Amino acid sequence: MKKYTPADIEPKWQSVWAENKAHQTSEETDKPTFYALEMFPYPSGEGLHMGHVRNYAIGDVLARFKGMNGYRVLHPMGADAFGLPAENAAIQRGVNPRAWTLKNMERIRQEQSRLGNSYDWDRYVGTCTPEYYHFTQWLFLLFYERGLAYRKKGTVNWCPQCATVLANEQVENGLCWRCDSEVVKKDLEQWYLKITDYADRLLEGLDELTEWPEKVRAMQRNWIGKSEGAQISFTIPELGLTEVPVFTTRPDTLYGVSYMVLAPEHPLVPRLIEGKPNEQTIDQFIGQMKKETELSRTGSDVEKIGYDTGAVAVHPLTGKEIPIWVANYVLMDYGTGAVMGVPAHDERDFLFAGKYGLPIRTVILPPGQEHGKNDEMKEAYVDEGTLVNSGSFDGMSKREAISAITHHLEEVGSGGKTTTYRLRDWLVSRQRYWGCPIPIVYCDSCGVVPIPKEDLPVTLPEDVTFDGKSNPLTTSDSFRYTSCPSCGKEARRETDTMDTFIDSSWYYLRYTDPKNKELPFAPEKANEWMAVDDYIGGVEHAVLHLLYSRFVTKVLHDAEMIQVDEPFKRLFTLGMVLKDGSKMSKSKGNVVSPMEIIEKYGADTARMFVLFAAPADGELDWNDAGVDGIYRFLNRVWRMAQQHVELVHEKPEVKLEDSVAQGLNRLLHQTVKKVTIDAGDRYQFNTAISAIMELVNGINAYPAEGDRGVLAEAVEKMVLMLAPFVPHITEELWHDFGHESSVHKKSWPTYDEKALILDEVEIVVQINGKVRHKSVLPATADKAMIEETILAEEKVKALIEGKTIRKVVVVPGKLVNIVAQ
RNA sequence: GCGGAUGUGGCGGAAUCGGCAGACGCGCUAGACUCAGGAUCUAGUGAUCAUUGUGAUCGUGGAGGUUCAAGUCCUCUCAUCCGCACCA
Repeated sequence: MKKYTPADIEPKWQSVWAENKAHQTSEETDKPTFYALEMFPYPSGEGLHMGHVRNYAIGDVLARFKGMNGYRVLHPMGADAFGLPAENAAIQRGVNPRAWTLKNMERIRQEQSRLGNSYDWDRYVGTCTPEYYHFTQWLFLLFYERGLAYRKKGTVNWCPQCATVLANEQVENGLCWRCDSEVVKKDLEQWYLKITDYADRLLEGLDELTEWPEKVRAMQRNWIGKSEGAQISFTIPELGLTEVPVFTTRPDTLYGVSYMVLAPEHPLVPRLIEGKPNEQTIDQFIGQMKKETELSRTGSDVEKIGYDTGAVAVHPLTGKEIPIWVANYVLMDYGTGAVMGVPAHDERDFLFAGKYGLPIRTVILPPGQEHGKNDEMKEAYVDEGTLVNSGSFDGMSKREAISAITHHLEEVGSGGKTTTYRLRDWLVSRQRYWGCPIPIVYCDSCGVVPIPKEDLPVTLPEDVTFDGKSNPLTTSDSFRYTSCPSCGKEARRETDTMDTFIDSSWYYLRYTDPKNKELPFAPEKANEWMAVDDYIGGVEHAVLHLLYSRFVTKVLHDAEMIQVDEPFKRLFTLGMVLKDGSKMSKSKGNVVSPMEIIEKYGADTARMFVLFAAPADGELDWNDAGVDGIYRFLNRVWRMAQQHVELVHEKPEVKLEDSVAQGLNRLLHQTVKKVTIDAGDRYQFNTAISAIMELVNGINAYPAEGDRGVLAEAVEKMVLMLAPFVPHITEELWHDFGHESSVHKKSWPTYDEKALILDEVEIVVQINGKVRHKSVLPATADKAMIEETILAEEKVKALIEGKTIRKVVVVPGKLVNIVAQ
C-alpha cells in the first residue's frame, strides 16, 4: 500500500495548483459571490507564526467550503508592508528598507503557499509598492478635497523610541502600541483625518453589525465614548468673559457647584493667575504636567493635585461666586477642558474637595431621605434622587431636572444640550521614511498645495540617510525641494509619511480591482464583491484597523465610490495561540515554529490541529501530543481510503438492504449535515472535525461483508468533506480514486433529511427523573402508544411496584418520565 | 469602577429547542501483533460504593429557585481572563 508522505504530496499539489491557477477568482458571474478575507500580515523578518497559521486555516476552510458550495469566491492575500521595522533594520544594519521588505514579503508568501492556502495570487497587493501607495495618496487627496484632512498644531503623543508621533488609538496605557515605550507630549503641527465628523455614524453603524462579536462592538462604542450632557457657561468678571463653558453630564447638580476646575493646559489659566499669589507655583505645576507622560497623568490611582488660581467665576443661575482651581484630573482634550466641581454628587470632585477643604453642597437626596447630612457624607451620592437647594427645581427627580435645567440654561443663554465624544481626530503624520508620502507641498505664495491626482504617485526617494535621529526624508534634497504644482515656484514637499493604518484601511477594496491604474478601484468592481462576507483576524485591531476601515469605507461611500458603508459584514476574531499557558515569545523560549511542524508532519496536520484543538474564537494551547493525534488520524484516513481505492473506483450500487448498511448511510448523512452547519455557519471547526472522525470510526467498524455501495459512497464523501480542512491529502486520495479533476472543484456533498430518520428509536425511561431503563420502539409511535407500551413492560412494572403513578410525561422519540410515589 | 467573556473528567473540549452529561481527541490501563515500539489493532477509562451478573449514590465554580426533567431558564454569589478607565 502507498504510504502517506506529506513531504512529497503537499509540494506536489501546491505546484499543480499554482500552474493551473486553481485558486484564481472565477469569472462565472451567474454564481453568488463570497468574499473571504483574513487580515493581511506585516512581513516581519521572522516569517509566519502559529497565530497566522490559525488565522489562515480558518479563512481557507471557509473559502474552500464556500467554493464547494457553489459560490464564486474572492480569497486574496497581500502584505501590510510599510512600517518601522524595515526602517529600523536600515538604521541598525544598513540594509535597504525596500529590499528588506520585499525579501520578507516573498518569504511570507512562500510560507503561506506552503500551508496550502487557496489565495488568488494574481490579486496580491503590497502596500509599499508605488502601484498601491499611489492610491493611498489618492485617498488622502479625496479626504483633503472633502475637508476631512487638515493640519493642526496641538499637543500630540510622541514615542521617543520610534521617533514619531502616534494617534490616540496607538497609545495603550500611556505606552506605544508597537514598542511599549512611554509616550510623551509634544506640541507639533500635524495632519489629521476628521474621523470625529463620523463619530455618530460609526457608533450607529455598530448596531447593524450583528455578525460582529459583541466584545468588539462594545470596545468601539467605548472608544467613541459618546456622552450626552450640557455645556454650561460661567462668567469670569475679572477677565470680562461671559462665556467660559464647562461640560457636564449632570446639569441637574448645577446648584451644588462649589468650585470650577480648569485643565492645566487651559488657555485661560495664564491670564487668570497673572499677578496672583499662586502664580509661580501654578506656573511650575503647568510645566510639570506638560512633561508628565500619559501614564502618570491619567492613571485612575494618580493622586489629585490642584491649586486655587485666586480668581472667581460666577454661577450662571445663582450669581454666586465660586473659586477657580487648576488640577491634574481635568483633561484639556475632553469636553471643554473645564469642569464644574460638585463634590456631593461626583466621586472625583468629592475626593478633591475633601483634600482641599472645598464646600460640599447636597442638592440631591436619595429616595426616602428628607434632609441633607453633609457632615456624615462618606462618598458622593451619584444615583437617582430628589432635588433640594436648587431654587425652582426643588422636588424634581434627577431625570426631570436634567432636562429642565438644560432647557432653562438655553432660555437664559447660558448653555444647552451638548454631546461630547472621547474619539479624537486621527493623527496621521509620521516622521518616518518607510511609509506612504503625504502628497502635499508648501509654497510660499500658494500655501498648502495638494499634488494633482494625475501627478501621483509621489514616490519615496532613495537618496536618504538613515541616522536614526531625524526623518530620513528630510535628508533627501531631491525629494524635499520641488516646484509648486499651482504657481511653479520653488516649494517644499511635506516630508512626513502617513500612518500605516491608512494603508491597511482600504486594501480590501483594492483586492477587488488590484491592477487598476486610474483609480484605487472601479466602483463596479468593488460593488461586485463588497462587503467582505467573512473577515478573520485578531482582536487586537478592535479599535485600530477595524475602526479606521469603517471610517474610510463611510467616506468612500459618501464620495459615491462604493455602495456599502460598512466594509465587513461578518467579523470573526480568533483566540491567541499559547504554549504552556502563555503567549509564545522568544524571550520565554516557547515558540513553536510553523515551518518546523510542517516539515515534520505536513501542512495538513498543522492546519487540522489548530482547527481541532480548540474552538476558533478561544485560546489554543499548543500541545505536541495533540499534533501527533491528528497526524495519526490522517494516517488512519489514508490507510482506510487506500484500502478502498478499488471499491470507490468500481462504484457499486447502493442498496441499503440491511440495517448495518442503513446505519452507515445514516451516519454519513448525519455527518454531512453536522459538518455543513458547523463549518459553514458556526465557525465550529473543532466539532466539524470530530464529526468526520466519528464517520471515519464508523467506516472502519463497518463489516467487510456489508453492503459495498454505501461503503464506497461513505469513503468518497468523507474525503470530500475533509477537503477544505486538509487540501493536500484529500487531493491525492481523490486522484487515487481515479478522478481527473480536483477534489476542490467538486460540489459539497448534500444530505437527505429522510436518511436521518430512524425506524426504531431508543426511548429512555425515567422514574422520578432518573434513568432506570431503556426501550426500543418504532420511531413513528405516538404518545399514547409509547406510554401504553412502556407501562406494560415487565421491567417497568417491577420498577414501579407498590407505587402510585402520579403523572407520565412522554416526549416522542426521546423519553418517558414516570412520576410515581 | 464600567464593559465583554469564561468556569464541565487527569488534559483540550462536546452537549444547536430544558430531555441519557462527558461526543471527538490527548493521556492513562490491560491485551494482541512484534526482535523492538513513541507503529498498528482490540478492550477499558468522571468519582465513590457494591458486585457472579444486574447495580446504587454523587457529579457541570458555589447557594437558592422554577420544572415531571436544569450544564442549559431565574435570583444571588465566588473565581479567572480580556478590554477600557480621573472622559466631568
